[in-house]
Amino acid sequence: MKLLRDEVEELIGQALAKSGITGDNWRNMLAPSRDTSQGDLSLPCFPLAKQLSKNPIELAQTIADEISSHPAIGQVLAVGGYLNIKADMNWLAQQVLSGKVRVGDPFGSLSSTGRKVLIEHTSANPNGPFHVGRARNAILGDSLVRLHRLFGNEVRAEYYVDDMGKQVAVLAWALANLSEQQVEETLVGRDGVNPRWSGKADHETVRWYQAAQKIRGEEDAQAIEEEIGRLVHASEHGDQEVLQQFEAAYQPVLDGMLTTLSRLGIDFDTFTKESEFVINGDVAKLMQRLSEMEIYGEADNGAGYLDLGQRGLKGKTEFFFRRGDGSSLYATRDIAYHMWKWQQSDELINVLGEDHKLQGKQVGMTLQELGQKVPEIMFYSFIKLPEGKMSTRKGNVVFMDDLLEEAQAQAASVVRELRPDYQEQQVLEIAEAVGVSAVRFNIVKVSPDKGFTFRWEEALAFEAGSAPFIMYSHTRAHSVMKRCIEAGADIDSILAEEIDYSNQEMPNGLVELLRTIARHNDVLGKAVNLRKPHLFATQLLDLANAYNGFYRDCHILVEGVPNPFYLQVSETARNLLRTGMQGIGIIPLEQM
RNA sequence: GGGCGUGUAGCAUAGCUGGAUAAUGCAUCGGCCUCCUAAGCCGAAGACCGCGGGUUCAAAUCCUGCCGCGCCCGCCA
Repeated sequence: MKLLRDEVEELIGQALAKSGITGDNWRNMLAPSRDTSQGDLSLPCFPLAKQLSKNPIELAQTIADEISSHPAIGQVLAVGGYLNIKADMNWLAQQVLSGKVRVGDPFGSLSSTGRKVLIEHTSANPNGPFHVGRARNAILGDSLVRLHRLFGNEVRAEYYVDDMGKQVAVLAWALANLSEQQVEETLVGRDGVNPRWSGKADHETVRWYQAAQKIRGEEDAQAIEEEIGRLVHASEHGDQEVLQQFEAAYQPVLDGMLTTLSRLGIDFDTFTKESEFVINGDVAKLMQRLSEMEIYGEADNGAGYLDLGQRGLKGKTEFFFRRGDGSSLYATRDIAYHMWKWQQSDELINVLGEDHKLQGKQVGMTLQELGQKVPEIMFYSFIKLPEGKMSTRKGNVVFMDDLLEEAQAQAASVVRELRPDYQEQQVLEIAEAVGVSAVRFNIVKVSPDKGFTFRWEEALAFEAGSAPFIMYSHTRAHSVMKRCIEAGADIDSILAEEIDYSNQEMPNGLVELLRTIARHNDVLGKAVNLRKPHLFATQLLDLANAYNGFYRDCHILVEGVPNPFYLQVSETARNLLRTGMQGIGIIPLEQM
């Protein structure tokens, strides 16, 4: 709890100095208490006692006695070698209500921290609809974007469009050479396009891609392979005509994919095409520089690599950046892209699947060789299905479009049951918000480096521990405020009212809510700086839970008259809930 | 085979820059709607924190060895 820490750290330092403690090491040991019944901040005195050859239990007591009274401190206790400091709740309430807890803006583009951050995420190959696995990138990435903005950083969200190379070439070839009939014949026996998505280009066009992949795997595909190879080669040498053909093939697919993301509330500030760096010559210049390095090596056919083993890379040490025919590789272009990105922003973050770990290492080390900074990377593990790995090829996938439909339908049936008086239009709007929020939250709440098994029943569970639980607390807060207005209260003047904190009842639910609010921005900072959005998801769950406890213990509106203190607390919590929810893509409803 | 990651109640997870009685949800069992929306609240039960060693006053957390799972080890993207 930084609020309290800032207030009492010097006091503790003075008490420690009196006891003979030198140095600052204790500052790292001063940490939030594990349990709020013990306190808000705790200092384990064991190493300090050792330094002084004293008994830790006695030392803790000595320090506790030394700490002079301070308005922020409610209680200081020495327990079994720990120094426990509890905030004074009236002081804390005063802090919380006097604007010491910053309410950020997850859509803000102006920086209050002065940090400029470029976050590249998703960047999926535009060859087919998002399945739940690919969408983890987009959901984590977009949450990180929003949280950075909420924190006060100036963020640019960027999609790197893979507009060249084999995957797009296969798609372009298929569209140029296969008729609809051929595609259907090739894919006979497989599920067709869900009629719900007919006309959506990512769902339609992916069949051409799938058919081409199948045909390529068959025997007499030599000529086709050569033709695709020619296209790949041409694109990698910046052949404008071929690149235009590629773009015509992938753009509608990409648009379809972006429609899905947009339903999830995900959008981008900029799109940068991979081919740009081939066309403008950056890649050629880069390859020239790399081939002049002392760790440069060359294969018999002229292919170029860096021996990163000489820089400490373990495992496969040769990093190839140029083919025998002189063309660049994906990773080479990625390096050129990063050099460009470093001209755009002070901080770079990439969101990548765990399959890119080696590549990320190679790109990072090469950037270092070039005297460039290394980007931060948020790696995430894959989402699998109970039946195993997700694979478009095997038809073992859950499309995000289907999940969102299903989630909305499920939410709608819950709303209809719980709120029989709602109009159908209203039901559908609530259901859409609940569905999208639940889908996002289920992915955000899990640590990125943890594998994740997608289960329908979990994705569609709307109880405690899920997004609707948080949404529900928010609607409660909103509803209370609305009731106060309906009762004729002048909210603005109540919110501006000076509270006499010395004379307030402090039930448990209120105390816990104040503490949770006091921690809010500490957690946000941690989630942002460690790239762990799930920590903030947990905080929102805590906040919603604490709000429910407060709502239980503190009646805000009693006989038509609002309690000004409680209403101020409620409004602070509501605002933090609202912006916090938006920070991870949960939609704050006023009614549900 | 090598590299990286992961293993926590029946299930799904949090905690991992070392600190006290390991936290939350689902499922199970019990209680709460004449009172601001019960998608809620209160309570019970449930854990050799994968296994073995080590470091430490203190280990789920750090080191090490095994075991299980995932990803990577194209002149693919």
